[in-house]
Amino acid sequence: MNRAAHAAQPGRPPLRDFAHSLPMALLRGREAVMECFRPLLAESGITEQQWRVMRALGDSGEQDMAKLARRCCILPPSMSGIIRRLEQRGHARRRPARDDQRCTLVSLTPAAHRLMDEHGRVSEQKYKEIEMIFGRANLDKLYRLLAELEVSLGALRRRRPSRRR
Amino acid sequence: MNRAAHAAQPGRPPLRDFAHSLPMALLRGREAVMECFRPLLAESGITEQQWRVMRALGDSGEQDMAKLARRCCILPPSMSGIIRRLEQRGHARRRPARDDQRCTLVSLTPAAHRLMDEHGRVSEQKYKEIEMIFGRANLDKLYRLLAELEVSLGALRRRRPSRRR
DNA sequence: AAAAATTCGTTAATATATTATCAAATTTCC
DNA sequence: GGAAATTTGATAATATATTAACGAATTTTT
Repeated sequence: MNRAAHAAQPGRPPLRDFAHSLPMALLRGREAVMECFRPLLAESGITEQQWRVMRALGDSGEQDMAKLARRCCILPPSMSGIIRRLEQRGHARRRPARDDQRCTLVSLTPAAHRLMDEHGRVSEQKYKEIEMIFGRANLDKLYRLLAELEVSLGALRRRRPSRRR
Repeated sequence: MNRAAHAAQPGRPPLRDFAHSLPMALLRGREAVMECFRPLLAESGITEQQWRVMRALGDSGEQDMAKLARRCCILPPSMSGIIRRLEQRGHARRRPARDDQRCTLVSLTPAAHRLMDEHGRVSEQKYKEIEMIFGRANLDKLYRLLAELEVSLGALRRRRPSRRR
């Protein structure tokens, strides 16, 4: 019983295999990658999301909550708590923007930069292993396809009545 | 300030761009896909994980918690709650396996099958739109690369001392 | 300028993720 | 046959996800 467990209607095409669900395929791929990195994150004492936020802040410097949330694929309510905990651990600071008092600007502390230097080193080391076994060419193809997927689906979504960004 | 916000050490290669983080690229790709499906899930009144579990059960029929969790990329403690809530809504059943009293076998109810028929229809419709704009060939390439990535990383992880499965 | 609409970050409530721990059932080893 | 190690699903505690709602600041409209 490896396909549809219940009978498919004759006139209608059945639901695709679970293995060929696009969200599932992307999730499994990401899980495979994260299983490589999670031990390193645990060793550094930071969560996956905390590292994601630190990466975004390290990459582009101080930025407001909304932009940070969009770039990290984290919703504002979640980001609120993540930044609060990063702040408690002395890894982040927040201050109101002076031109728009609604905006909260977030930045990394020196301690956070030091932690990023250390964790970044072992992380890059792991990347080399991944590139070694998966192949540089495959990796480039994957990045390209994922980027194109985003563009395609972005265009798809922008057609129907929906608020963008 | 679009690359490293803080100075990179001279002797050490800097951390890669945030945009070229593999976990991030996979997450963004998946988010782009999910933004297409989330409105449909909300319309059907089911969560992403609940649908994932129903898909796995519909695909292969009754199975135990552990196998279900592995296939869905959901950890056992989360699965516990998800099945409990599916059960409360009359979409799942559980019963102990008679050969191994530790195992809990989970299966779908007729109501769940009906819901899957309905939601599967609109979901497949959305898939057609995605294939239309992203291209069948690109989709196939992406599936293949993701599968190969899983195989590669699986091999990478099986080398070091670590308990598998 | 004042009302209305919008934006930004947060809180609340519920669902899920993650790690540690645990009780019960099973298997392995002696 | 029985103690020890393992497996299975669950619970607890904390972190994050998701949707709704809310207050404050800002922008738009009138």
